[in-house]
Amino acid sequence: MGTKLTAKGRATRSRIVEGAAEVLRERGIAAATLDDIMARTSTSKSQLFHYFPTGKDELLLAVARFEADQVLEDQQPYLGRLDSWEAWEQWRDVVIERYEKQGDTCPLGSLFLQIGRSTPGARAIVTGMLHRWQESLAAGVRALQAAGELPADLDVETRAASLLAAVQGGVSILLSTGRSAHLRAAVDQGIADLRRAGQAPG
Amino acid sequence: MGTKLTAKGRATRSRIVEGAAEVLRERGIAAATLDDIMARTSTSKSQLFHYFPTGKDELLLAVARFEADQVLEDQQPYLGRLDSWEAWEQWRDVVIERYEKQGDTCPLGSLFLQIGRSTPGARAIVTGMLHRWQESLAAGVRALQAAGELPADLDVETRAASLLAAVQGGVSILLSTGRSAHLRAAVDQGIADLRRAGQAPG
DNA sequence: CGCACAATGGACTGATGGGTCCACTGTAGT
DNA sequence: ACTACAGTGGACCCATCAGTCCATTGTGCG
Repeated sequence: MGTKLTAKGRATRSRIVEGAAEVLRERGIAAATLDDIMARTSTSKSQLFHYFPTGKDELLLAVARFEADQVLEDQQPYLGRLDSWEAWEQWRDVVIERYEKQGDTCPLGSLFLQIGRSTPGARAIVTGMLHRWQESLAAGVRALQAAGELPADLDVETRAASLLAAVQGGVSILLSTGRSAHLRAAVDQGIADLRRAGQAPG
Repeated sequence: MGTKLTAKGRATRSRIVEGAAEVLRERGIAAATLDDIMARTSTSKSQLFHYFPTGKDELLLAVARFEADQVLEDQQPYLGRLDSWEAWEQWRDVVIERYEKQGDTCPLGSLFLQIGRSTPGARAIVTGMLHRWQESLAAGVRALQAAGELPADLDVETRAASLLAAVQGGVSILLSTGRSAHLRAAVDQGIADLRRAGQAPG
């Protein structure tokens, strides 16, 4: 990591990561080979090992980082500003659209299944992303509390956690079945129940 | 499939499937090899290809079927009789216990990620299991309606779908992080919101 | 201009692992 | 008991693919 990279080097490195991400999405983690990545990114094997000396796992880890950042970025600006019911609905739309477009490829899921529990870094990436995601949702709930839309004694963390789980579950089922009905149902129901919590205290 | 199997043959075949399931859970799908399975089940390569002529994918498919059945079986008898709030709570306990015990290994998820969209049969297995699961949940909600615990105009399918997504999401996060907090939060919240729907109509 | 080192090309290797083949043994049915 | 075929053992083959090595080209810098 401490290796010096020139401007050209940095460009090549990110070209590799982004190209690898594409290949992984298309071919799937199991089928994707270094040669596929070389072909896609117009690089040679020595370049791959120049930028990722440890080999494939290191590259996959870099791709995982890239994809994890992408997940949250794609939900902006709404995820960062959930301070009205309108914002929540718009966030909902973005999430559903994003995952419907993604279809049945799960870059992150398959990635960390491959390197998964074997390496410590992989789990940290996913955990960190989920944590930031949930924090944003929790901030949104708190914003609604501040706006008087939700009671102050609401269990914010549990709500945020179950909303996050709703999205994850919907995506998970989308990946399995190819249909987004569950994602829609889960997110809609989650927001609806949150809304109802503002009307009937409990 | 139409091949004749003697009692001995059937025994060997299921020994292979169950042993393979163990190996896949331990090693993970990516690392598990036919040799691992041979070692675990005390079989030879010719046996593997005798019972699964097409090769590895056919074996993995059989394991997927086995695991899918297991998932639903493990939730019985509660999942089949969700006609009171007590039954729902007991089902909740069983689900959480089951997945906490399973930990961060996801036999089904990884299995169909490997063969996934490539083969048509794989998706059918998961889809079928999810469908039966959701049907049981929907039946439970209807039972509560019949018992007067829930209003008759409740959208049963959406509730069932989002409950299923809640479980899936919780499990998915459990797999990623190793912590079951989200599973608990999502299922508890889901049941709590269902309960509240019985008090404040909407 | 020239040195040091980054960047690149691509042939080669070595091991892994799925799949094949044939020979041998057990067993069910007549 | 014999015969046909299921069941079993294990050596062998071969494609694939991650990883190595060295030679060559490009680039920043004093």
